[in-house]
Amino acid sequence: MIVTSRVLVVEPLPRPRSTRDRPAKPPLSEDLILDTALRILSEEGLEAVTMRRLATELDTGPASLYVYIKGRDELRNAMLDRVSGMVEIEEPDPSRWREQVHALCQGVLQIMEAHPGIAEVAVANPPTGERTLRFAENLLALLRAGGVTDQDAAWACDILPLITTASAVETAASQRRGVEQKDHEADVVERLGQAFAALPPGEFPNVTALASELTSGDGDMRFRFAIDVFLDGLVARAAARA
Amino acid sequence: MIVTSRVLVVEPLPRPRSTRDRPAKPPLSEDLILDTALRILSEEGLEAVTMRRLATELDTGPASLYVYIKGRDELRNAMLDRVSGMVEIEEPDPSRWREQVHALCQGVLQIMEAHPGIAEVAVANPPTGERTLRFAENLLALLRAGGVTDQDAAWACDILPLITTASAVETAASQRRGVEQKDHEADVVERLGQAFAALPPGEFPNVTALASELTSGDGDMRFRFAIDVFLDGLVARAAARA
DNA sequence: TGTTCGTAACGAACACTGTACGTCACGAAC
DNA sequence: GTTCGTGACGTACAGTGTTCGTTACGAACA
Repeated sequence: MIVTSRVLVVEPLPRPRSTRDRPAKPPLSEDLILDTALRILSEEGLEAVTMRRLATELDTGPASLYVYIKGRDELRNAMLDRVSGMVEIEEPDPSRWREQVHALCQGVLQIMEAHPGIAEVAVANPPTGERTLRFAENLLALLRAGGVTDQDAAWACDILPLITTASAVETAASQRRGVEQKDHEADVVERLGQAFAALPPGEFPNVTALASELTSGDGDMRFRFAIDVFLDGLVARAAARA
Repeated sequence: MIVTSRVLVVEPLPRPRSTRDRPAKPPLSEDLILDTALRILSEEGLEAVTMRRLATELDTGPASLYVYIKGRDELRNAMLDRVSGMVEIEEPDPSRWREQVHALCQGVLQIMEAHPGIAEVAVANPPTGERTLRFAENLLALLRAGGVTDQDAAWACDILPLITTASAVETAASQRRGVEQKDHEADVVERLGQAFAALPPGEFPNVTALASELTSGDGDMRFRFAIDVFLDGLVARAAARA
Protein backbone atom coordinates (compact mmCIF):
# COMPACT_ATOMS: atom_id res chain seq x y z
CA MET A 1 0.00 0.00 0.00
CA ILE A 2 2.69 2.41 1.02
CA VAL A 3 4.91 1.28 -1.79
CA THR A 4 2.13 1.63 -4.30
CA SER A 5 1.38 5.15 -3.25
CA ARG A 6 5.03 6.05 -3.36
CA VAL A 7 5.32 4.78 -6.87
CA LEU A 8 2.25 6.66 -7.89
CA VAL A 9 3.53 9.86 -6.41
CA VAL A 10 7.16 9.73 -7.38
CA GLU A 11 6.98 8.27 -10.86
CA PRO A 12 5.41 10.60 -13.41
CA LEU A 13 2.61 9.01 -15.37
CA PRO A 14 3.81 7.83 -18.80
CA ARG A 15 1.33 9.88 -20.84
CA PRO A 16 -0.73 11.65 -18.21
CA ARG A 17 -2.02 14.36 -20.45
CA SER A 18 -4.41 13.72 -23.23
CA THR A 19 -4.60 16.33 -25.94
CA ARG A 20 -7.22 18.06 -23.84
CA ASP A 21 -5.44 18.50 -20.51
CA ARG A 22 -4.32 21.96 -21.43
CA PRO A 23 -6.63 24.66 -22.73
CA ALA A 24 -6.20 23.99 -26.44
CA LYS A 25 -2.96 25.93 -26.79
CA PRO A 26 -3.29 28.11 -29.88
CA PRO A 27 -0.66 27.67 -32.58
CA LEU A 28 2.23 30.08 -32.66
CA SER A 29 2.18 32.99 -35.06
CA GLU A 30 3.90 36.33 -35.41
CA ASP A 31 0.72 38.11 -34.44
CA LEU A 32 0.28 36.04 -31.31
CA ILE A 33 3.90 36.58 -30.34
CA LEU A 34 3.62 40.33 -30.84
CA ASP A 35 0.37 40.50 -28.92
CA THR A 36 1.81 38.83 -25.85
CA ALA A 37 5.04 40.82 -26.20
CA LEU A 38 3.06 44.05 -26.15
CA ARG A 39 1.07 42.86 -23.18
CA ILE A 40 4.23 42.17 -21.19
CA LEU A 41 5.63 45.49 -22.38
CA SER A 42 2.72 47.57 -21.17
CA GLU A 43 2.48 45.66 -17.91
CA GLU A 44 6.12 45.36 -16.94
CA GLY A 45 8.22 47.40 -19.34
CA LEU A 46 10.72 46.61 -22.04
CA GLU A 47 13.24 44.89 -19.81
CA ALA A 48 10.70 42.19 -19.00
CA VAL A 49 10.25 41.32 -22.65
CA THR A 50 12.94 38.68 -23.05
CA MET A 51 12.87 35.77 -25.43
CA ARG A 52 12.59 33.33 -22.58
CA ARG A 53 9.87 35.21 -20.77
CA LEU A 54 7.95 35.51 -24.00
CA ALA A 55 8.34 31.81 -24.67
CA THR A 56 7.22 30.91 -21.15
CA GLU A 57 4.18 33.13 -21.54
CA LEU A 58 3.36 31.28 -24.75
CA ASP A 59 3.95 27.94 -23.04
CA THR A 60 6.86 26.96 -25.24
CA GLY A 61 10.63 27.24 -25.47
CA PRO A 62 12.75 30.13 -26.69
CA ALA A 63 13.82 28.35 -29.85
CA SER A 64 10.26 28.16 -31.14
CA LEU A 65 10.08 31.92 -31.44
CA TYR A 66 12.87 32.06 -33.96
CA VAL A 67 10.63 30.50 -36.56
CA TYR A 68 8.60 33.69 -36.68
CA ILE A 69 11.00 36.33 -35.38
CA LYS A 70 14.58 36.76 -36.55
CA GLY A 71 15.84 37.86 -33.18
CA ARG A 72 15.39 40.22 -30.31
CA ASP A 73 16.11 43.38 -32.26
CA GLU A 74 13.61 42.52 -34.95
CA LEU A 75 11.07 41.71 -32.25
CA ARG A 76 11.57 45.14 -30.73
CA ASN A 77 11.24 46.84 -34.08
CA ALA A 78 8.07 44.92 -34.81
CA MET A 79 6.70 45.93 -31.41
CA LEU A 80 7.57 49.54 -32.13
CA ASP A 81 5.83 49.36 -35.48
CA ARG A 82 2.70 47.99 -33.85
CA VAL A 83 2.73 50.64 -31.17
CA SER A 84 3.36 53.52 -33.56
CA GLY A 85 0.43 52.30 -35.60
CA MET A 86 -1.86 53.14 -32.70
CA VAL A 87 -1.57 56.92 -33.04
CA GLU A 88 -4.65 58.58 -34.39
CA ILE A 89 -4.31 60.67 -37.52
CA GLU A 90 -5.62 64.24 -37.54
CA GLU A 91 -7.82 65.21 -40.49
CA PRO A 92 -6.18 68.50 -41.47
CA ASP A 93 -8.20 71.61 -40.63
CA PRO A 94 -6.08 74.67 -41.56
CA SER A 95 -7.71 76.87 -38.94
CA ARG A 96 -6.65 74.47 -36.18
CA TRP A 97 -3.36 73.25 -37.63
CA ARG A 98 -1.26 74.20 -34.60
CA GLU A 99 -3.48 72.47 -32.11
CA GLN A 100 -3.59 69.48 -34.41
CA VAL A 101 0.19 69.21 -34.45
CA HIS A 102 0.09 69.29 -30.68
CA ALA A 103 -2.57 66.60 -30.61
CA LEU A 104 -0.60 64.43 -33.01
CA CYS A 105 2.61 64.65 -31.03
CA GLN A 106 0.84 64.23 -27.71
CA GLY A 107 -0.83 61.14 -29.12
CA VAL A 108 2.57 59.64 -29.83
CA LEU A 109 3.78 60.63 -26.39
CA GLN A 110 0.83 59.01 -24.65
CA ILE A 111 1.06 55.81 -26.64
CA MET A 112 4.73 55.58 -25.78
CA GLU A 113 4.11 56.28 -22.11
CA ALA A 114 1.57 53.47 -22.14
CA HIS A 115 4.30 51.13 -23.37
CA PRO A 116 7.24 51.95 -21.13
CA GLY A 117 10.59 51.38 -22.76
CA ILE A 118 9.46 51.37 -26.36
CA ALA A 119 10.58 54.97 -26.77
CA GLU A 120 14.18 53.89 -26.27
CA VAL A 121 13.79 51.61 -29.25
CA ALA A 122 12.36 54.48 -31.25
CA VAL A 123 15.22 56.89 -30.62
CA ALA A 124 17.86 54.26 -31.28
CA ASN A 125 16.50 53.27 -34.70
CA PRO A 126 13.71 55.52 -35.93
CA PRO A 127 11.11 53.40 -37.69
CA THR A 128 10.53 53.60 -41.42
CA GLY A 129 7.40 51.55 -41.90
CA GLU A 130 4.14 52.33 -43.59
CA ARG A 131 2.66 53.57 -40.32
CA THR A 132 5.48 56.04 -39.91
CA LEU A 133 5.00 57.21 -43.46
CA ARG A 134 1.35 57.87 -42.78
CA PHE A 135 2.31 59.84 -39.71
CA ALA A 136 4.81 61.90 -41.69
CA GLU A 137 2.21 62.56 -44.37
CA ASN A 138 -0.17 63.83 -41.73
CA LEU A 139 2.44 66.02 -40.11
CA LEU A 140 3.52 67.47 -43.45
CA ALA A 141 -0.08 68.29 -44.34
CA LEU A 142 -0.59 70.12 -41.06
CA LEU A 143 2.64 72.10 -41.31
CA ARG A 144 2.00 73.14 -44.89
CA ALA A 145 -1.50 74.14 -43.90
CA GLY A 146 0.18 76.43 -41.38
CA GLY A 147 2.20 78.10 -44.09
CA VAL A 148 5.52 76.52 -43.17
CA THR A 149 8.13 76.45 -45.91
CA ASP A 150 8.47 73.17 -47.80
CA GLN A 151 12.05 72.58 -46.76
CA ASP A 152 11.33 73.57 -43.18
CA ALA A 153 8.29 71.29 -43.07
CA ALA A 154 10.31 68.39 -44.41
CA TRP A 155 13.04 68.73 -41.83
CA ALA A 156 10.59 69.53 -39.05
CA CYS A 157 9.03 66.21 -39.92
CA ASP A 158 12.27 64.73 -38.62
CA ILE A 159 12.74 66.92 -35.58
CA LEU A 160 9.25 66.92 -34.08
CA PRO A 161 9.13 63.12 -33.69
CA LEU A 162 12.67 63.30 -32.35
CA ILE A 163 11.63 65.72 -29.64
CA THR A 164 8.57 63.62 -28.91
CA THR A 165 10.30 60.29 -28.56
CA ALA A 166 13.13 61.81 -26.56
CA SER A 167 10.59 63.33 -24.19
CA ALA A 168 8.89 59.96 -23.94
CA VAL A 169 12.16 58.33 -22.95
CA GLU A 170 12.71 60.89 -20.23
CA THR A 171 9.24 60.65 -18.75
CA ALA A 172 9.45 56.86 -18.88
CA ALA A 173 12.79 56.98 -17.09
CA SER A 174 11.50 59.35 -14.43
CA GLN A 175 8.43 57.19 -13.96
CA ARG A 176 10.61 54.15 -13.55
CA ARG A 177 12.71 56.00 -11.03
CA GLY A 178 9.54 57.18 -9.30
CA VAL A 179 8.50 53.59 -8.75
CA GLU A 180 11.83 52.75 -7.16
CA GLN A 181 12.02 55.59 -4.69
CA LYS A 182 8.82 56.01 -2.79
CA ASP A 183 9.32 59.77 -2.54
CA HIS A 184 6.69 61.96 -4.02
CA GLU A 185 7.64 63.70 -7.23
CA ALA A 186 6.86 67.10 -5.77
CA ASP A 187 9.32 66.60 -2.92
CA VAL A 188 12.12 65.73 -5.31
CA VAL A 189 11.43 68.82 -7.39
CA GLU A 190 11.23 70.90 -4.23
CA ARG A 191 14.61 69.69 -3.03
CA LEU A 192 16.14 70.18 -6.46
CA GLY A 193 14.97 73.78 -6.50
CA GLN A 194 16.45 74.39 -3.07
CA ALA A 195 19.70 72.79 -4.19
CA PHE A 196 19.82 75.13 -7.19
CA ALA A 197 19.14 78.17 -5.05
CA ALA A 198 21.80 77.13 -2.57
CA LEU A 199 24.59 77.02 -5.15
CA PRO A 200 27.41 79.58 -4.94
CA PRO A 201 25.97 82.61 -6.76
CA GLY A 202 29.39 83.65 -7.92
CA GLU A 203 29.89 80.55 -9.99
CA PHE A 204 26.25 79.95 -10.89
CA PRO A 205 24.55 83.33 -11.11
CA ASN A 206 21.91 82.25 -13.60
CA VAL A 207 21.07 78.88 -12.11
CA THR A 208 20.59 80.38 -8.67
CA ALA A 209 18.57 83.28 -10.07
CA LEU A 210 16.28 81.00 -12.07
CA ALA A 211 16.02 78.20 -9.52
CA SER A 212 12.24 78.39 -9.37
CA GLU A 213 11.81 78.70 -13.14
CA LEU A 214 14.11 75.73 -13.70
CA THR A 215 12.00 73.48 -11.52
CA SER A 216 8.54 74.75 -12.45
CA GLY A 217 6.11 72.84 -14.62
CA ASP A 218 5.48 69.16 -15.05
CA GLY A 219 6.41 66.94 -17.96
CA ASP A 220 3.32 67.73 -20.00
CA MET A 221 3.83 71.48 -19.74
CA ARG A 222 7.46 71.19 -20.71
CA PHE A 223 6.63 68.98 -23.65
CA ARG A 224 3.95 71.35 -24.85
CA PHE A 225 6.47 74.16 -24.47
CA ALA A 226 9.01 72.33 -26.61
CA ILE A 227 6.57 71.76 -29.45
CA ASP A 228 5.21 75.27 -29.12
CA VAL A 229 8.57 76.98 -29.34
CA PHE A 230 9.50 74.88 -32.33
CA LEU A 231 6.28 75.81 -34.12
CA ASP A 232 6.85 79.44 -33.21
CA GLY A 233 10.23 79.19 -34.86
CA LEU A 234 8.76 77.65 -37.99
CA VAL A 235 6.11 80.35 -38.43
CA ALA A 236 8.66 83.07 -37.68
CA ARG A 237 10.88 81.75 -40.46
CA ALA A 238 7.94 81.53 -42.83
CA ALA A 239 7.03 85.14 -42.01
CA ALA A 240 10.61 86.29 -42.53
CA ARG A 241 10.78 84.57 -45.91
CA ALA A 242 7.57 86.22 -47.10
CA MET B 1 69.21 15.24 -18.23
CA ILE B 2 66.11 14.43 -20.18
CA VAL B 3 64.09 14.12 -17.05
CA THR B 4 65.37 17.37 -15.80
CA SER B 5 64.46 19.20 -18.96
CA ARG B 6 61.01 17.62 -18.97
CA VAL B 7 60.44 18.72 -15.48
CA LEU B 8 61.59 22.16 -16.34
CA VAL B 9 59.30 22.39 -19.33
CA VAL B 10 56.18 20.66 -18.13
CA GLU B 11 56.03 21.73 -14.55
CA PRO B 12 55.28 25.40 -14.11
CA LEU B 13 57.87 27.07 -12.01
CA PRO B 14 56.71 27.57 -8.45
CA ARG B 15 57.15 31.33 -8.53
CA PRO B 16 58.13 31.92 -12.14
CA ARG B 17 57.27 35.56 -12.20
CA SER B 18 59.19 38.00 -10.21
CA THR B 19 57.48 41.28 -9.50
CA ARG B 20 58.93 42.51 -12.74
CA ASP B 21 57.65 39.97 -15.28
CA ARG B 22 54.63 42.06 -16.05
CA PRO B 23 54.78 45.80 -16.66
CA ALA B 24 54.23 46.85 -13.08
CA LYS B 25 50.46 46.52 -13.14
CA PRO B 26 49.11 49.74 -11.69
CA PRO B 27 46.74 49.43 -8.75
CA LEU B 28 43.04 49.62 -9.43
CA SER B 29 41.23 52.88 -8.94
CA GLU B 30 38.00 54.48 -10.06
CA ASP B 31 39.90 56.79 -12.35
CA LEU B 32 41.80 53.96 -13.98
CA ILE B 33 38.61 51.97 -14.44
CA LEU B 34 36.85 54.92 -16.03
CA ASP B 35 39.79 55.68 -18.27
CA THR B 36 39.89 52.20 -19.73
CA ALA B 37 36.09 52.10 -19.93
CA LEU B 38 36.11 55.28 -21.98
CA ARG B 39 38.86 53.92 -24.18
CA ILE B 40 36.84 50.80 -24.94
CA LEU B 41 33.78 52.98 -25.45
CA SER B 42 35.34 55.24 -28.04
CA GLU B 43 37.02 52.34 -29.81
CA GLU B 44 34.23 49.77 -29.86
CA GLY B 45 31.06 51.37 -28.57
CA LEU B 46 28.95 51.00 -25.46
CA GLU B 47 28.02 47.36 -26.01
CA ALA B 48 31.66 46.36 -25.71
CA VAL B 49 31.96 47.93 -22.27
CA THR B 50 30.99 44.99 -20.08
CA MET B 51 32.20 44.30 -16.59
CA ARG B 52 34.12 41.26 -17.75
CA ARG B 53 35.71 42.96 -20.70
CA LEU B 54 36.69 45.86 -18.49
CA ALA B 55 38.19 43.47 -15.94
CA THR B 56 40.09 41.58 -18.61
CA GLU B 57 41.48 44.83 -19.97
CA LEU B 58 42.64 45.70 -16.47
CA ASP B 59 44.12 42.23 -16.06
CA THR B 60 41.85 41.25 -13.20
CA GLY B 61 38.50 39.62 -12.47
CA PRO B 62 35.03 41.15 -12.64
CA ALA B 63 34.55 41.10 -8.89
CA SER B 64 37.45 43.45 -8.32
CA LEU B 65 35.62 46.25 -10.07
CA TYR B 66 32.83 46.25 -7.55
CA VAL B 67 35.14 47.70 -4.93
CA TYR B 68 35.20 50.97 -6.85
CA ILE B 69 31.98 50.85 -8.89
CA LYS B 70 28.58 49.92 -7.52
CA GLY B 71 27.44 48.26 -10.73
CA ARG B 72 27.04 48.59 -14.43
CA ASP B 73 24.52 51.41 -14.32
CA GLU B 74 26.67 53.50 -12.03
CA LEU B 75 29.62 52.81 -14.30
CA ARG B 76 27.68 54.10 -17.27
CA ASN B 77 26.58 57.19 -15.41
CA ALA B 78 30.13 57.85 -14.32
CA MET B 79 31.29 57.46 -17.92
CA LEU B 80 28.60 59.87 -19.05
CA ASP B 81 29.67 62.38 -16.43
CA ARG B 82 33.26 62.16 -17.59
CA VAL B 83 32.29 62.57 -21.21
CA SER B 84 29.95 65.47 -20.59
CA GLY B 85 32.72 67.16 -18.70
CA MET B 86 34.69 67.40 -21.93
CA VAL B 87 32.51 70.02 -23.56
CA GLU B 88 34.07 73.41 -23.74
CA ILE B 89 32.28 76.30 -22.12
CA GLU B 90 31.60 79.45 -24.14
CA GLU B 91 32.52 82.73 -22.52
CA PRO B 92 29.30 84.68 -23.12
CA ASP B 93 29.58 87.43 -25.73
CA PRO B 94 26.10 88.96 -26.19
CA SER B 95 26.76 89.93 -29.78
CA ARG B 96 27.52 86.35 -30.73
CA TRP B 97 25.10 84.57 -28.36
CA ARG B 98 23.31 82.62 -31.08
CA GLU B 99 26.45 81.25 -32.63
CA GLN B 100 27.69 80.42 -29.16
CA VAL B 101 24.62 78.35 -28.41
CA HIS B 102 25.24 76.50 -31.65
CA ALA B 103 28.85 75.95 -30.72
CA LEU B 104 27.90 74.70 -27.28
CA CYS B 105 25.37 72.20 -28.58
CA GLN B 106 27.59 71.08 -31.41
CA GLY B 107 30.35 70.52 -28.89
CA VAL B 108 28.10 68.15 -27.00
CA LEU B 109 27.10 66.44 -30.22
CA GLN B 110 30.69 65.90 -31.31
CA ILE B 111 31.79 64.61 -27.93
CA MET B 112 28.93 62.13 -27.97
CA GLU B 113 29.66 61.04 -31.51
CA ALA B 114 33.23 60.39 -30.44
CA HIS B 115 31.91 58.05 -27.74
CA PRO B 116 29.35 55.97 -29.60
CA GLY B 117 26.56 54.73 -27.39
CA ILE B 118 26.97 57.18 -24.54
CA ALA B 119 24.13 59.29 -25.89
CA GLU B 120 21.70 56.46 -25.18
CA VAL B 121 22.72 56.63 -21.56
CA ALA B 122 22.19 60.37 -21.58
CA VAL B 123 18.63 60.25 -22.91
CA ALA B 124 17.64 57.44 -20.57
CA ASN B 125 18.77 59.23 -17.42
CA PRO B 126 19.79 62.83 -17.97
CA PRO B 127 22.80 63.58 -15.79
CA THR B 128 22.64 65.97 -12.84
CA GLY B 129 26.26 66.35 -11.89
CA GLU B 130 28.38 69.40 -11.39
CA ARG B 131 29.50 69.32 -15.02
CA THR B 132 25.93 69.39 -16.21
CA LEU B 133 25.20 72.27 -13.89
CA ARG B 134 28.07 74.22 -15.36
CA PHE B 135 26.72 73.51 -18.82
CA ALA B 136 23.26 74.69 -17.82
CA GLU B 137 24.71 77.83 -16.31
CA ASN B 138 26.51 78.57 -19.55
CA LEU B 139 23.43 77.92 -21.65
CA LEU B 140 21.28 80.10 -19.41
CA ALA B 141 23.77 82.93 -19.64
CA LEU B 142 23.78 82.78 -23.43
CA LEU B 143 20.00 82.64 -23.73
CA ARG B 144 19.48 85.52 -21.36
CA ALA B 145 22.09 87.49 -23.24
CA GLY B 146 19.89 86.91 -26.29
CA GLY B 147 16.93 88.45 -24.56
CA VAL B 148 15.06 85.21 -24.00
CA THR B 149 12.45 85.26 -21.24
CA ASP B 150 13.54 83.78 -17.91
CA GLN B 151 10.95 81.00 -17.93
CA ASP B 152 11.62 80.23 -21.58
CA ALA B 153 15.36 80.13 -20.97
CA ALA B 154 14.90 77.80 -18.02
CA TRP B 155 12.81 75.32 -19.96
CA ALA B 156 14.92 75.67 -23.09
CA CYS B 157 17.78 74.60 -20.88
CA ASP B 158 15.97 71.29 -20.72
CA ILE B 159 14.93 71.00 -24.33
CA LEU B 160 18.11 71.99 -26.12
CA PRO B 161 20.19 69.22 -24.52
CA LEU B 162 17.30 66.86 -25.18
CA ILE B 163 17.37 67.65 -28.90
CA THR B 164 21.14 67.39 -28.88
CA THR B 165 21.41 64.02 -27.19
CA ALA B 166 18.55 62.60 -29.21
CA SER B 167 20.30 63.72 -32.39
CA ALA B 168 23.47 62.12 -31.13
CA VAL B 169 21.69 58.82 -30.60
CA GLU B 170 20.33 58.90 -34.12
CA THR B 171 23.64 59.72 -35.77
CA ALA B 172 25.36 57.06 -33.69
CA ALA B 173 22.75 54.53 -34.74
CA SER B 174 23.05 55.46 -38.41
CA GLN B 175 26.83 55.28 -38.16
CA ARG B 176 26.57 51.85 -36.61
CA ARG B 177 24.23 50.76 -39.35
CA GLY B 178 26.59 52.30 -41.91
CA VAL B 179 29.38 50.07 -40.70
CA GLU B 180 27.23 46.98 -41.09
CA GLN B 181 26.04 47.59 -44.61
CA LYS B 182 28.83 48.54 -46.91
CA ASP B 183 26.55 50.74 -49.00
CA HIS B 184 27.45 54.35 -49.26
CA GLU B 185 25.29 56.73 -47.32
CA ALA B 186 24.45 58.71 -50.45
CA ASP B 187 23.05 55.64 -52.20
CA VAL B 188 20.73 54.90 -49.32
CA VAL B 189 19.43 58.47 -49.28
CA GLU B 190 19.06 58.36 -53.05
CA ARG B 191 16.97 55.20 -52.92
CA LEU B 192 14.90 56.55 -50.04
CA GLY B 193 14.07 59.64 -52.04
CA GLN B 194 13.03 57.54 -55.03
CA ALA B 195 10.89 55.38 -52.77
CA PHE B 196 9.16 58.50 -51.43
CA ALA B 197 8.51 59.82 -54.90
CA ALA B 198 7.16 56.47 -56.05
CA LEU B 199 4.46 56.33 -53.38
CA PRO B 200 0.81 56.58 -54.45
CA PRO B 201 0.20 60.35 -54.72
CA GLY B 202 -3.41 59.94 -53.72
CA GLU B 203 -2.57 58.59 -50.30
CA PHE B 204 0.68 60.48 -49.81
CA PRO B 205 0.37 63.79 -51.63
CA ASN B 206 2.79 65.65 -49.37
CA VAL B 207 5.44 62.98 -49.02
CA THR B 208 5.62 62.50 -52.77
CA ALA B 209 5.65 66.25 -53.39
CA LEU B 210 8.44 66.84 -50.88
CA ALA B 211 10.47 63.73 -51.62
CA SER B 212 13.60 65.72 -52.44
CA GLU B 213 13.22 68.07 -49.48
CA LEU B 214 12.70 65.14 -47.13
CA THR B 215 15.96 63.52 -48.13
CA SER B 216 18.11 66.61 -48.53
CA GLY B 217 20.78 67.64 -46.11
CA ASP B 218 23.10 65.63 -43.90
CA GLY B 219 22.99 65.11 -40.17
CA ASP B 220 24.90 68.28 -39.34
CA MET B 221 22.63 70.48 -41.41
CA ARG B 222 19.52 68.96 -39.86
CA PHE B 223 20.90 69.37 -36.38
CA ARG B 224 21.79 72.98 -37.01
CA PHE B 225 18.30 73.44 -38.39
CA ALA B 226 16.73 72.01 -35.26
CA ILE B 227 18.65 74.31 -32.94
CA ASP B 228 18.11 77.25 -35.25
CA VAL B 229 14.34 76.85 -35.42
CA PHE B 230 14.16 76.48 -31.67
CA LEU B 231 16.15 79.65 -31.13
CA ASP B 232 13.96 81.43 -33.70
CA GLY B 233 10.97 80.40 -31.65
CA LEU B 234 12.52 81.69 -28.45
CA VAL B 235 13.34 85.10 -29.87
CA ALA B 236 9.92 85.33 -31.52
CA ARG B 237 8.27 84.73 -28.16
CA ALA B 238 10.52 87.27 -26.50
CA ALA B 239 9.60 89.81 -29.18
CA ALA B 240 5.90 89.05 -28.79
CA ARG B 241 6.12 89.53 -25.03
CA ALA B 242 7.83 92.91 -25.36
C1' DT C 1 -5.44 3.60 -47.49
C1' DG C 2 -0.62 3.64 -46.51
C1' DT C 3 3.63 5.99 -46.99
C1' DT C 4 6.66 9.70 -47.39
C1' DC C 5 8.26 14.06 -46.49
C1' DG C 6 8.49 18.93 -45.30
C1' DT C 7 8.37 21.75 -41.50
C1' DA C 8 6.91 23.71 -37.15
C1' DA C 9 8.16 22.87 -32.47
C1' DC C 10 11.21 21.52 -29.16
C1' DG C 11 15.07 20.16 -25.70
C1' DA C 12 19.51 21.01 -24.82
C1' DA C 13 23.50 23.44 -25.09
C1' DC C 14 26.80 27.41 -25.93
C1' DA C 15 28.73 31.68 -25.03
C1' DC C 16 27.82 35.35 -22.94
C1' DT C 17 26.01 38.84 -19.33
C1' DG C 18 25.82 41.25 -14.27
C1' DT C 19 26.42 40.30 -9.60
C1' DA C 20 27.33 38.02 -4.78
C1' DC C 21 29.91 35.26 -1.70
C1' DG C 22 33.80 33.42 0.74
C1' DT C 23 38.77 33.32 0.86
C1' DC C 24 43.52 34.83 0.56
C1' DA C 25 47.53 37.60 0.83
C1' DC C 26 49.61 41.77 1.64
C1' DG C 27 50.74 45.88 4.20
C1' DA C 28 50.18 48.72 8.15
C1' DA C 29 49.59 49.30 13.07
C1' DC C 30 50.14 47.74 17.62
C1' DG D 1 57.10 40.12 15.57
C1' DT D 2 52.42 39.42 15.48
C1' DT D 3 47.71 40.66 14.39
C1' DC D 4 44.26 42.40 11.76
C1' DG D 5 41.70 44.94 8.26
C1' DT D 6 40.94 45.46 3.60
C1' DG D 7 41.62 45.32 -1.36
C1' DA D 8 41.85 41.78 -4.77
C1' DC D 9 40.40 37.56 -6.42
C1' DG D 10 38.46 32.81 -7.87
C1' DT D 11 34.33 30.82 -8.18
C1' DA D 12 29.68 30.37 -8.76
C1' DC D 13 24.77 31.63 -9.66
C1' DA D 14 21.02 33.12 -12.26
C1' DG D 15 19.77 34.97 -16.29
C1' DT D 16 20.39 36.53 -21.27
C1' DG D 17 20.22 35.75 -26.81
C1' DT D 18 20.96 32.40 -30.08
C1' DT D 19 21.90 27.93 -32.55
C1' DC D 20 21.95 23.02 -33.41
C1' DG D 21 20.11 18.54 -34.09
C1' DT D 22 16.20 15.97 -33.33
C1' DT D 23 11.38 14.88 -32.88
C1' DA D 24 6.47 14.51 -34.19
C1' DC D 25 2.73 15.98 -36.62
C1' DG D 26 -0.09 16.91 -40.68
C1' DA D 27 -0.61 17.21 -45.47
C1' DA D 28 0.39 15.58 -49.95
C1' DC D 29 1.28 11.87 -52.74
C1' DA D 30 1.39 6.71 -54.46
